[in-house]
Amino acid sequence: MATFQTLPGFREFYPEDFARRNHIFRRWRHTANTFGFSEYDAPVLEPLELYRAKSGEEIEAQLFSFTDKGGREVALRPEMTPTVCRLVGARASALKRPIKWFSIAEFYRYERMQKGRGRCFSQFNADIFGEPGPEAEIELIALLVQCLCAFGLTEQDFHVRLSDRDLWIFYLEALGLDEARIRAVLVAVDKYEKMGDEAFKPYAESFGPLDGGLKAKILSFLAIKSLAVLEQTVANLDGGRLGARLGDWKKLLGALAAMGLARFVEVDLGVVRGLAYYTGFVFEAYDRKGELRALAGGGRYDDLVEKLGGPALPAAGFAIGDMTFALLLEQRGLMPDFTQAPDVYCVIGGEAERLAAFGDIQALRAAGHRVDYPLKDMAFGKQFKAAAESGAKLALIYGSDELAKGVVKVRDLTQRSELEVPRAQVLATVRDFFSGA
RNA sequence: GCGAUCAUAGCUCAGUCGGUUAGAGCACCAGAUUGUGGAUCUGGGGGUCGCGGGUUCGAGUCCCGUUGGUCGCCCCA
Repeated sequence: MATFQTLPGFREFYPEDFARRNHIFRRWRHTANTFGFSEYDAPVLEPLELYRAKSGEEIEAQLFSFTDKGGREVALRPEMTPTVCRLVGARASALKRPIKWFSIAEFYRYERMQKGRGRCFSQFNADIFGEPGPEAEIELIALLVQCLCAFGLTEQDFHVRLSDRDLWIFYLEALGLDEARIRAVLVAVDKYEKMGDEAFKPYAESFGPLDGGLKAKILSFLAIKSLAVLEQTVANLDGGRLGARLGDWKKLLGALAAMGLARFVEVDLGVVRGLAYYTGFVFEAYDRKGELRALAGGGRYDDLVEKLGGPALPAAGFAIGDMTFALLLEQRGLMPDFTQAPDVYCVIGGEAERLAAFGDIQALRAAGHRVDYPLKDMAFGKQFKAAAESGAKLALIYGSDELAKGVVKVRDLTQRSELEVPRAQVLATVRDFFSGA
């Protein structure tokens, strides 16, 4: 057993693992680019205060934080949102609108590990700044769906549950609740799916038992799963704000339907996301079977940029975590096998032949072909075995017979056929082979 | 922070009632094999049985502790 172990909850990426992670990152990045989002990155280490300001003192227990040699309190970033708010806030007036940004980065949280959760993980983050209307959510939810579909997942595999904190607040106000009670009810709603009636206990402790009729209304609102029922429910209440808000819902759902994405999106007011900073639409992506933790989550946070010292700037965004996502891909058999094969494997007779081969190897590699060869002299039989095992399509044979004739033998390892080509034409022959000529 | 469970080779695991020098398959390396294929055969390297203590003539095996993995609770930005 090695003396030194990986720190608890951290991950190592051996080449097979790294290939899988690269595959995921590559497709996320490509998808974000097709949606016109620009990639950014920022420091892994940030002032601890940035997270205190966003989430409060209690957050510190969940952070990898310490005091640096300059006496600064710092923390490894546990999320991207505060950072991107700072970046955008600092240059808000100079950035061309709409501001559509994404990042793929690693984060650290000091937590106990579970399935789909570790102390270090990666997230794809996408955010839109400066757009107050549902047009931002349209882009974000479409991007979220495509980021999952890009791997072959379908509406059989996942869904996006869409809810709205504004709607909840307007509705609860219409029912006559004050701000403190509304906050407590939202906490209960957030936990209701998991805990059932128990979820209302903290509310009862602060404000006394919730009136029976009121509770019934809240529970039926929570259970709403369609726009039609939603419209029906709020029809007779507080016409102004609720009505206008429903207009935003229609615009959002209409746009997603026009994109052909309606089958992925479900109205589900049971989702409110506990985070206090969300201000409007909120959404979460889950696997259909409900076996895994959330694949992605996001929503609108119109007050956060200003709260962190920037200008007032509306914003919305979401993040996809890599751990649960990779679990889902593997469960569905959608994680490809990544064996990295060279295009060309060189079979080399001896020292003199090796020097000749080196010239071609260098030229082929410079031309973009993946070329490998045995580092040390080996029997021909072994080299052919190695060539076959490597997965290369072509073998180039540099033997004494060939060199005497000024040729190289080119063997098609798939067809098991070979031909001799003059040494000067090796590069052209390989190029033509791989260009399909 | 709490609970359950597990820990023997790089991986998957066996290891009898506590008894001699801890095994197998896969993987890796080499040979058979000095010019043609993923095979086969032979051999090899690789272990502080997670770590520490205890019981015992004797511990991979039993007991206590500890570290770590996995899963769940709290939390989940």
